[in-house]
Amino acid sequence: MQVMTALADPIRREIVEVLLEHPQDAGTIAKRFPVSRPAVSRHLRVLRESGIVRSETVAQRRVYHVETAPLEELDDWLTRYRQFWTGRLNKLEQHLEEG
Amino acid sequence: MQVMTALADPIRREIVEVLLEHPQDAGTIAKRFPVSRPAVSRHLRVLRESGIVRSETVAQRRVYHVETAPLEELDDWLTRYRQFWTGRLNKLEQHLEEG
DNA sequence: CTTGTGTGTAACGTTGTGGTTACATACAAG
DNA sequence: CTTGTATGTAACCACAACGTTACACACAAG
Repeated sequence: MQVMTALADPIRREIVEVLLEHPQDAGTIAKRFPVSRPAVSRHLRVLRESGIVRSETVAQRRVYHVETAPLEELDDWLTRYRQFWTGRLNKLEQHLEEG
Repeated sequence: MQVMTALADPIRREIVEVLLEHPQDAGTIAKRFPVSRPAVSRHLRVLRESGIVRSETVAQRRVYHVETAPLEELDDWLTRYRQFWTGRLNKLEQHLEEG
């Protein structure tokens, strides 16, 4: 479950959150964070290698977007144990009704 | 989200899986893994400090069990973005019906 | 062509993480 | 008491992780 390792870092989690809103290029992403652009570039690499994000090259820009399959994998891991905690099912039911 | 960091390690994930089946003491847990007992002891400490597990002392033994609240927190993080991937709702519906 | 922009990689240093062995502590049992 | 068992902690080492600066490369634009 490489997804967990990738999402362990708070910056990478934020990047994913940002990209879920809408895809954007590496430079735009980098500006949001208080670390250097190369640092962000490497975070993107980690996310890329774990399959969480993918990039489309347009001119010089690399536009990143989230690939949801790995997130589903994480979700599945949790699903295996959801039965062990109470209240969860109600919450999910609620979520289903809202959605 | 300290839970992610704690669950990033594969051994710690396995420990959680094992403890979800049923609580058991540190020694029994340690025997399952190919690392030294003190190593497992430190993994348990990390899980303890992140709130994922808790231990009850009985005689010399420390019986560990899973505290599901932190797992719910992780689940909530995913819930915020579940809308972004398709098919998920159906899966959850199925899970609800089964449970 | 030459220049500017966007992006990734290399090299390097520091800190964090996980493993091991040796040791300290707590309780049970003889 | 003294001994054995269960467990956590300390000290130490090796390696991975993350940050920075310097550099290389690709494409757009003049």
